[in-house]
Formats: sequence, structure tokens, C-alpha cells
Amino acid sequence: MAAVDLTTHPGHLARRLQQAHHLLWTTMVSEEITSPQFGVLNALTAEPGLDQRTVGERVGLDRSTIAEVVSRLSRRGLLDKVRDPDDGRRFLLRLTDEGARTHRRLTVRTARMNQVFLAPLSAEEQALFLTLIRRVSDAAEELRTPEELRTPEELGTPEGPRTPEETAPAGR
Amino acid sequence: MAAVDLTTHPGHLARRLQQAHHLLWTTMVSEEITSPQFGVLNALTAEPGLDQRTVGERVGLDRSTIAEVVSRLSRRGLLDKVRDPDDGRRFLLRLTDEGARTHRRLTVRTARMNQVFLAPLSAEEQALFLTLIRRVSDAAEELRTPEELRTPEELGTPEGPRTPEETAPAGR
DNA sequence: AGAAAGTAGTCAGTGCACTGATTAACTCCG
DNA sequence: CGGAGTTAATCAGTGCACTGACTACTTTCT
Repeated sequence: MAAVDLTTHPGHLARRLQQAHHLLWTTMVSEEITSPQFGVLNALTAEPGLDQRTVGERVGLDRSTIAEVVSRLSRRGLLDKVRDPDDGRRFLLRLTDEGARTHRRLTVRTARMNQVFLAPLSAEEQALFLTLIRRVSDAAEELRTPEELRTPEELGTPEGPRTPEETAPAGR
Repeated sequence: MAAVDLTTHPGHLARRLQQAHHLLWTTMVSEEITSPQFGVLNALTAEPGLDQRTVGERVGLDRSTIAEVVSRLSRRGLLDKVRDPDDGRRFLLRLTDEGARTHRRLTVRTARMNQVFLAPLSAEEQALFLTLIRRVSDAAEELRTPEELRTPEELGTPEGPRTPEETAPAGR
């Protein structure tokens, strides 16, 4: 007894959503290139010569995962990996011609796939859906870095409610 | 050039959502038991003695993945795996006492975690959010099995347009 | 009864994802 | 200049997820 309804658990639904997406991706976009791999190609299309860590940041892949994804793409000849002459720790990444071609080809297909994926929702619902996911993900991401470590800029300008103590600390 | 904005791609956002969820899960619920593992414990709490494949179906894990998850849980002594005496292909699964205890303990924590996870949204938005994810996932799932293979029951009672041929099949 | 078809589970192979430990290179500061 | 701290990348280990091939058992049909 006392079992829970998983369909009310956002985590479970998030996993199912990704599985559903994976299904559509492999059938409608590509069986070779995965969605995260496309993300890397896309990031390097926007900003060629980016270093590996930053690409991972753009795409949402941690340092270990980006290393694997990049090594697969480079093994397939879709990108080049060169030591940064100005900083011997970094690798600079750049698409090969084939990498650029692949990105162009898949861009069309991903657009179609996204349409099909979101087709069950109305146009307004689609926009709302994406916004809600972003809001939830971004909020959780905030929790990663403890407040104390963040710079004032990241926290924005706090126009909001301030207690007297903050404004005139510990005073009398 | 011609790069795309990944934040408009539901697949990318789905992946990020799951990462965000994973972060909260490991910090707020458990570092040992994962979310899919909890799903299995939950399914067996609701229906003890279920066979492995059906558990996988309930939780949304394919036959390979459920096998791994189950073997981990059984290795940790959270469930028992017994051959079905009535069908030598099947394994029947049942929680051990410790498995049941673990499920109870984690249920409380997952509820708290879900609250925090969805906190950035209003109550109405939360309900809507879950519904939208379900609608998109379910629709994509439909595409897995081609229409031709599905039984009439699965397709529901079609009140809609029917061709004369269907109503009076191929007759003369 | 016996062959054919179907089903439950395993196994091998690939890929994403996270943590913690390690290495190499750079930066900062005394 | 030189040591301390920081940063980029790798590596080892664990876990989820999918496909396709295979085994073993059951059901179905002839």
C-alpha cells in the first residue's frame, strides 16, 4: 500500500519526455548523430573555435560528457581539436567541412521533428510549454551554486523588499 | 552562421530538465537509490509479485534497462526475484522488508523534492505543466506502434466518419 | 503430437550523464 | 622567481537507455 502515482512526479515525466524525444529523433532526424552531438555542432556553427569546456557549457554537458561527445565527433571527422597556442590547457574546436554540412542537413530535419513532437499542443500551449520547462530547469540550476559563492551581478540588482537590518546593519 | 537557438528545442530542454531533476534528487532524496529505482520500488508496493517485464512497463523502462535496475535492487537486498512456477519464462518480483522500508522513507522525501522542483511555478502552472508533458509524451509514444498493428480497443471507439466498407465489410 | 509463432529474459555494444581523483598548464601573490 | 591556488582535460567507476542478437520457455495451429 501507500504507493504513489508516478504521473504526478515531474522527474518521472521528464524522463518519459526524453524517451519520447529520443524515439522521434532517431526516426525523424538521424540514427548516427544524437541530439547532444547536434548541440555541439550547433554551438560550433555559432561560435567556431570555442574551447571544449565552453562548448559543454553552451550545450549543457559537463566536462566528462563533453569530452566523450567531442571525441566521437572528432573520430567521425566532423570537428577538429587543436591545442590553444595561447593556453596549453585548452583544446579549441572547429567544425570540418563535413561537420558543417552535417549540421546544415540536420537543422532542417530537427525543425520538422520539433513540429511533430509539439503537434499535440496548440501554438499558445507550445510556447507556454517551453517557457515552463525553462523556468523549472533554470530555477533548479540556481540551486547548484550556493548563494554565498555567487557574485552580486549574478544575483541581479535587488530592488525588492529589504529589511531595515540589511539597509542599516545591526544599528541602533 | 545559421545556428539554431537550442532553448526553443523541446528535446534539449527535456534533457536539461532531467539534469535539473537529477541534481535535486541526489541532494534532497537519495544518493544511493535513483529515481527509476524508486519507480520500481513504487510499482512493487502497488502490485507485489508483478513480473519483471510488467514492472518495466509501469515505470517506463525497456526490457534491458529494467533487467539492470532490478539486478541492482536485488543485489542490495531490496527485492526478491523468483521464477514464476506457472510460467518458466517469467521472474516474479517482490519487495523485501528493507525494500518496503526504503520505499516508505523515500516517499516522504520525493514529495518534498517535487514541491521544491515545481516551486517556481504557481499551483495552476504546476498542474498545467504536468499535463502538457504527459500529452506530448503520450502522443510520441503512440507513434512507436504503427496504427496497423493496434487493436480497435486501443484506438478507442471511433464515433467519427466511417466508410461504408468498414460497416459492411467487403460483402455482397 | 509436433512444428511455428510468440514471449520473457539475457547479453553485447553504443551513448549520455554524474562524481571524484589525477595530471598538466596557467595565474596570482609574496 | 617560485610556491599556492585555480583551471582544462582525462580517467575510473557507476547508472540509465536503446538496439539487435540469442536462449529458453509457452502458446497456437495444424
